[in-house]
Amino acid sequence: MNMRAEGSSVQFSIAAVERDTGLGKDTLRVWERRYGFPQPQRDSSGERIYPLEQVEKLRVIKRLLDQGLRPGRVVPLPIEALHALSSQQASQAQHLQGLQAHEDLLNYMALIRQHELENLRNGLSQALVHKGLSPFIEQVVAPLTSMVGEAWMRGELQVFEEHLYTECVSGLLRGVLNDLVETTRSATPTVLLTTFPQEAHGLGLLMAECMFALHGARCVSLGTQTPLHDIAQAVVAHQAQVVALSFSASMNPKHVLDGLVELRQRIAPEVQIWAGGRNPVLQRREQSQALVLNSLEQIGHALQNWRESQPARP
Amino acid sequence: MNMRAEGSSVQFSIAAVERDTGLGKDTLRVWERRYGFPQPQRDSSGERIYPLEQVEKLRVIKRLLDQGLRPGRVVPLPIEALHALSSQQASQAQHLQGLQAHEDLLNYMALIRQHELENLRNGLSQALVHKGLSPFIEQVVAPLTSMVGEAWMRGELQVFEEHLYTECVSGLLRGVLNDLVETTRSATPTVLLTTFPQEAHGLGLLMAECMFALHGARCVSLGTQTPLHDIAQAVVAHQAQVVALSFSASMNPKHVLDGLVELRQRIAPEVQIWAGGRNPVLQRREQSQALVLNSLEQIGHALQNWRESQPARP
DNA sequence: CCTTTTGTTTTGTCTAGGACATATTGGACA
DNA sequence: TGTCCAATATGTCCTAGACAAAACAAAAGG
Repeated sequence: MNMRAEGSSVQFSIAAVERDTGLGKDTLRVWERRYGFPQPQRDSSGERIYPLEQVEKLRVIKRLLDQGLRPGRVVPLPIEALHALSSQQASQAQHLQGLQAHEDLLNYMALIRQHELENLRNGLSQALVHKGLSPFIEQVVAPLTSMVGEAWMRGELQVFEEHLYTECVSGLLRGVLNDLVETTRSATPTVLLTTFPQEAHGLGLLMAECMFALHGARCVSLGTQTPLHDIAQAVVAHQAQVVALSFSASMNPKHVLDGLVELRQRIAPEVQIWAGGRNPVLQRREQSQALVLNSLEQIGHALQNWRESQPARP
Repeated sequence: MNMRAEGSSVQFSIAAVERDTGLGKDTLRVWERRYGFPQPQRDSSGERIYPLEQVEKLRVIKRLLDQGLRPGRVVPLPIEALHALSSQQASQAQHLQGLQAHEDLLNYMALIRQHELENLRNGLSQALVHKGLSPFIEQVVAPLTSMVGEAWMRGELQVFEEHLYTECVSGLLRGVLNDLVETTRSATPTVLLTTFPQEAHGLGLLMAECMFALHGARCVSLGTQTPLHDIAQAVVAHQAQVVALSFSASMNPKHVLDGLVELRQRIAPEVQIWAGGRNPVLQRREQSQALVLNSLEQIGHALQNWRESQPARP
């Protein structure tokens, strides 16, 4: 209730910690019981007070969990061990995808790191007109977004730097989409694009919308975080034949699966659900509610398949 | 854990209800204890199962609460009484602001209601080039956004229709901003724009960014939902002199106030916090952490005041 | 009559410790 | 090597009580 951020050493209520770390209140309490961390002080009425250092340690832990480590192996560790783990994970990740990172991508990364907003925007804008939309997205935006995500995971990039990048690219893509959409008024299929309520990342959606528009689909985007109930209503209202959803790695796997099942039940069976994004859960075999598109290139093929499977219209 | 949406009658777990209604799990449980509603069934392991009708009633209740009604007077009521209350509130709201609603605004509303995405976009786009950016925002986008919000409150507009409108206008404004920003590279002050983590509405922010840019400020937007920790870091990184925040009516008042206090503590005292948006909490007198801007026009004045108050640079 | 102060009720959030369904892990076995 | 099963790990849900802050109502004062 109270802010508990007064006095010399900054302190946080459990609600503030939930907001700042993304870890649920229940989780924070049960970790305290099981692993002995965090170990907040208490205020006069017995409520938890987290000192700043513990909150920061929780942030590091959250990052490691998002990389696939397990709480039991991570939460009880001292802060130095966590940092060691971070750099260990970092080298692994670099090994995986560092090779094909072209020079210009690294250039953009440097601009992001140095907060050179204007230069970043100009550079990307030039790349866009130079390469054309489709190659720009596939060769620049998509890999760059992955790099930004990975760098954030490694703790090399702050959240606000990621936000800055997102905002910059969103502006560019939105600008192009405005012109693109004109041409697809009566195209088929009608594709409804959005994300689930827990998913705030909209960049993947925007890239997908560009690809859909380029391949001659009629795009109706609802932006991010649409309640399932309203996705279902929008499908009916716009007579959409396809619902395209984007899932970033940060989204809770259970929420993804539960949401897909629920959505599948709420919309007509002939309406297809296409899912994309870096969320690991999409790779599971049990996942049969949605057609999983693992890359932006697949959007074109999926559209082609869809068109071929449709009976000819009179 | 389980979806609980199987079988003929659609049913929801408490987590799904939280997601669909925005009401916290704790709140749902305590309402059940105090008011006798909702009254979910239980599954084999004792967990709550909410039938669809109760979820829909909860949605109606949530809308009424957002209009300022109190839970004790609303939650125990039968569904018919709630609908009566809704229309009652509707007539009051119309009386308040329905007068100056120009004909073209009502036209746009009709297009939204009929899901005429393309016509809406074209109409707005024409209004933009016809009027110019500043009048377009002040006379069209701002009042239209208010109308959409009010219509949603009254239950006349679905969430997805609001999303569609938001997405449409966002695209337009983003396109204009791309060109605008070029001219303000070394302008002052540097304004950092974003919203708190619980605030998903970005349209107000976008309008504000346009106004800031028009009045010759250097805008750095982080988009929506930036953690406080990262807002503070971004202020330092970009040497921002002003942080501009947007708060819609849907955001929890406590979160707004707590967040403002916390942010104030985390950034240098000479950095100003400017807050705008329709959230009622901004009108309170105790609110001294931030400078409250009640309309978009005030942005110009605020910038002028800021510039006059700055000592001349060498 | 309007404003401030004080007392009362309402309301959301927090706490405790227990329970359980679902993932994940590691070993046994084919 | 791959598949199946048991053991463990983990997040979410449960109950019921408590309390601080907000909202309201009533009384006092100008």
